[in-house]
Amino acid sequence: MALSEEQIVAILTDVFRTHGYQGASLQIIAKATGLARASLYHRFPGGKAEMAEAVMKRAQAWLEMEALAPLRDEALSPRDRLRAMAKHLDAFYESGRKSCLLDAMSIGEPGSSLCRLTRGALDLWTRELASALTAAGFGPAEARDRAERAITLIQGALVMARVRENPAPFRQILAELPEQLLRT
Amino acid sequence: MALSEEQIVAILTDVFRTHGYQGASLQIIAKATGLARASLYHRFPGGKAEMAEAVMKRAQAWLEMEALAPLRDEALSPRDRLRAMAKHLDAFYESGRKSCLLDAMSIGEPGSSLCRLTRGALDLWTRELASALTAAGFGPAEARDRAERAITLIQGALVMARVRENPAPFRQILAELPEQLLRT
DNA sequence: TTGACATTACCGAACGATCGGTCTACGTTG
DNA sequence: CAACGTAGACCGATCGTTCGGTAATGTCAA
Repeated sequence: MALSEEQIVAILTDVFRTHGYQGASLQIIAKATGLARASLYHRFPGGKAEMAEAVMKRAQAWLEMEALAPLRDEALSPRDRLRAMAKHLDAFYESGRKSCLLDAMSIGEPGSSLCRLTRGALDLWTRELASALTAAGFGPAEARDRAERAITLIQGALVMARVRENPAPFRQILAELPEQLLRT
Repeated sequence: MALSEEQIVAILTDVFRTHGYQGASLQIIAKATGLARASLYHRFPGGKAEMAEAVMKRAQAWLEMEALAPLRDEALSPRDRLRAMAKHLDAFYESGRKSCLLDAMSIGEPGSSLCRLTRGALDLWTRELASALTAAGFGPAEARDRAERAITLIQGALVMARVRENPAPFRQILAELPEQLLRT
């Protein structure tokens, strides 16, 4: 076994986020992983759909356990919690050089199981961020508003970075995020 | 000739924005337009790429002559100029029910001619909006910052609306946009 | 330690379907 | 008739997927 499941799903994540679900052909995936198309069906009997599902599951797990975990860390100040989240996001998106998985996966037919997974991740993110903001002293409605707005801004920045092939604006928005969110 | 070129490109716009460039197969396009695949090649000898180009050209023309024109209307107050733009955007995106053309077109391989067109539209938009903000009294750097931020927010809201299948946040962001942009 | 037997991991070849694209002929309209 | 818009039939390529088979990798009784 040359590649572990974890390694393969990591590669799949990269392929799907750059080509989108439809654009990620098995040929591209096979070349990226170094496995033959048939071999991929050994790892993922459900085919392309199962690969995408594995990618989304892993992304959601990463989001929950890495990026959002600091938000619940009571040893950190509210500002440092947000800074920690921003740092993880910066790493995941490679400072804006990699585009958004949610975006790439959800383009195409709606109502698919993929869409449910992406929506779940987005809702989780919003909820956790809002919760961290209430802990910072904001009222529930205001906290949720700010959280939603911040995530919207991040999504937009990723689109902008991809279209313009320029990651700078994304980095800036991420850097300003903690201050912006806590500004009274 | 049952359908005019304008009508066809309008239909193509809708197909491309909902399926993305890769996901919009000629079969889907043929069904949507009511024309046989071969007939489409009579209208667009360059095939799918030319169809996409026509869509982007039309979108850019619409952006310039409809959505951005009010920004230069000296008979309007700065606030009303922004309100007019927001109104046009709301119509184009059908209050968030339709997803973003730039986003759907630019996912996939970068460096294509499509990417150049999308980037051009985005740059035009940013420039015009920033110009309107300088006319409203902001310094050039501040105006550009605000313009970029507003467009980023809109893009993000469109992604959020698509993923969550809920256009409400998009409508809200668009409604708040004029006040937000002019807030000193 | 060895031989026999599963199990696992992998891949070449081919499947039917669909992809984007072309050719040629037919109907309409001037 | 000539020009134009249309489409049925078809092309090679590629799509996602399946199948048969082959190396490795245990597993375990003899």
